[in-house]
Amino acid sequence: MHRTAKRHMKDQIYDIFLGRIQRGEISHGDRFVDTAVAEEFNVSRMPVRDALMRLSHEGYLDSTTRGFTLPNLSMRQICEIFELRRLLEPRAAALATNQLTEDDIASLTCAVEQSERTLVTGEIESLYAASEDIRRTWIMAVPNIELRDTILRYMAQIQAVRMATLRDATAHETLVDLQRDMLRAFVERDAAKVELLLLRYVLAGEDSFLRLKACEQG
Amino acid sequence: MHRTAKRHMKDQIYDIFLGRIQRGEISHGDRFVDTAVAEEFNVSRMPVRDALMRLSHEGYLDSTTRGFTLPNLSMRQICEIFELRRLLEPRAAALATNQLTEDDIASLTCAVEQSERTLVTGEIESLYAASEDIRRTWIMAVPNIELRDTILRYMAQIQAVRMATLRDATAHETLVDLQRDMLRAFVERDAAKVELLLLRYVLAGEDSFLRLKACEQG
DNA sequence: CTGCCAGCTTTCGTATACGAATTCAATTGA
DNA sequence: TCAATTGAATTCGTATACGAAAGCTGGCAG
Repeated sequence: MHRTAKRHMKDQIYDIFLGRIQRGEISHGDRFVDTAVAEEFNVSRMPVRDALMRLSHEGYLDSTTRGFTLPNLSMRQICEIFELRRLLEPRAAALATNQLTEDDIASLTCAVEQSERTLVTGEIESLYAASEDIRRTWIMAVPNIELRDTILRYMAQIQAVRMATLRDATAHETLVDLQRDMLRAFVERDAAKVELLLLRYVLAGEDSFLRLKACEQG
Repeated sequence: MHRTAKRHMKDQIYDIFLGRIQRGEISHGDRFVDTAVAEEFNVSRMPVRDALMRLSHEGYLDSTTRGFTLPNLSMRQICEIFELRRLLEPRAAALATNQLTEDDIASLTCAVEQSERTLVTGEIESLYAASEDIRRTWIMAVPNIELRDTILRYMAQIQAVRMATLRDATAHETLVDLQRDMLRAFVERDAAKVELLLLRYVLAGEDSFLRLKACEQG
């Protein structure tokens, strides 16, 4: 019997939607209504309601008077989350450095190669997928679970932002360079170098975001 | 159905229980069952269930097969939260430094004086209250809301730990000294000094906790 | 006397129903 | 023609009910 079949419906639905959100499979404008989702899963409103309300309390969804949607982050919130990232991610990645398995290193290597290829092809979708792979790999290796969960909590929310910043052609090469350096630091188990590179990575993302925002308005 | 206020029952119940938890009015061993609480509030199980489940998902309560109780944090979790505190609180307090109003400074001064008096009287309850006042004052002045909420999220969970560490007589004087220095740094709007002192404050708490733990086991 | 099994109680998860609030739309009046 | 108002539809919050799972208890066998 499947593991998922044994667990409660509300938890299954929660996991399914969280996965969809984290993988960016949900676009702005999508609206979830408990009754509709319930019909899709052949259950009543209640487990769906539990799952969606939980997701909205955790910030993954926005509970409006007419269904649940992706939250629209304000400029202010995005900047605040960048500050959180600067504080947490360098240290978290440093902690993860010594926990990475050989499989993890292989995944990272593969992802970085995929990332490098986008310098030629220009496929932003591929760059995004590779970046997500890299990030997911080291985050899952962070031994401090509280820290890891804290990071995961806000990452889903700024998914759209990160997707957008990857379209910043100015930073494309810098980004891939940083990823390559990070891989090398991970391989060498050089936690201090990883910490520094992660900080520069977050700062680069913030730069791209601010530049993008300036373009939009200017 | 009663309509004691405009807001929804589940949110009212959530707020009431969160307040009780944060003020430390709930002791280990207390058990909450939705039907019992529902009777107390003259509502059905559902709003109570929503509130208690939300609190448990946020880590304030532990959902067992026999009601909701205060969570028993493992040694590992406590240490992980101390690491989070080291990463976030120094910077958060530094950011708050320039946001403190005159009223805030007055509150801090009053609280530090109360703290100092406990050096003579030895009233740990009073020391705890004063420390909470100090902490609440500067946390509420943190301008980065995401950062503030992240800190608040784990603080309620380690309430019991902090209460316990304040009973560490060895560190009593050190603690009050640090609070006095922090107050001075706040008054002088010296964010760098605040940052350093907060780090030392968290480290002192961690030391006390580890010493306490060693005593218990040794 | 002790350990195990059955059924009994408690508690939870889910289903269904209904009223309230909010939004949408259509009709009416200026 | 356009705006306002009213009715309909949608969606949420809460109430109630029922079945299932997890402890607890008491009796029975060894």
